[in-house]
Amino acid sequence: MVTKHQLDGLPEDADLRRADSLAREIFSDVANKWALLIIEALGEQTLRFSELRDEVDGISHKMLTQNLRMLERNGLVDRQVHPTVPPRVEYTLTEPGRGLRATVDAMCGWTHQYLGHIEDARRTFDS
Amino acid sequence: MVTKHQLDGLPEDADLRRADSLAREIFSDVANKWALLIIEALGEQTLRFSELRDEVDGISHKMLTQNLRMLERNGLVDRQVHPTVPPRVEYTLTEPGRGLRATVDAMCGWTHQYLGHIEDARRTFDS
DNA sequence: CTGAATCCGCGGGGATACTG
DNA sequence: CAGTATCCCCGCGGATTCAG
Repeated sequence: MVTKHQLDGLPEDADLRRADSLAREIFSDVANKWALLIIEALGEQTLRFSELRDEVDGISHKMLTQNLRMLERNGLVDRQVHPTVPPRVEYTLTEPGRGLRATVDAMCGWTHQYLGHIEDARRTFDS
Repeated sequence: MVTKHQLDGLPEDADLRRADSLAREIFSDVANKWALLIIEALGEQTLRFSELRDEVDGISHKMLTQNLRMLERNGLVDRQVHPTVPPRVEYTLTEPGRGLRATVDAMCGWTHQYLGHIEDARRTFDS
């Protein structure tokens, strides 16, 4: 007879695979246009919901809340609610969030660095 | 009467806005799960279509071709066709592609660095 | 102002079959 | 093996409405 452990590998292996699937999950959450644009928009400032919507252009009300919830859940943004009327809610990057922002910055830098290359490549390809 | 230039701003401004919209377009192309996973999988190696499909787990035939076309169009991957039978097609990162890869690496590093933080944040949030 | 909920259309994306 | 084309469905995501 074959035990579950023999089929699945040692516990440490199982942990590794669990970590990997978690990493993948986080990656899937974060590696999407809107999430990254929100991170980038937040930068060092703390912004209100409506300011954020103005900042990230083209984003809909729904996508903004949805992504903000996701980012909050993962502990990348801090959500500060001021119990006033009308309500005032401010979003700020947490330390992990700022860490991610650094990589997004790099990506933006990359984009601008290769704008020319890419534009040329496209023209060539499209003919 | 108002000229087009007066409405749109000076030519230099127009150029800037064009560059921005292009940058945004590129960002939207590239800032998606599959594209980034492909970039990461390619790394320094050159891989065949089928190897790539095995490497990037969960990706479908269709998504793989679709994203590869897009990456090729933007000049991020080089597509080498060997006219043999059966055909053999190899993909390699170009220099701009490797540049992007560096930032994706950073993002993966970030993911693993904060795995614990995030897992905790999720548990807290989900209760 | 922020946010949840509902409705709904369109397109992302999977499965399959077919070419070279 | 690599790539394209077709079908089809589910869910993303926009618009709108209601609540606090």
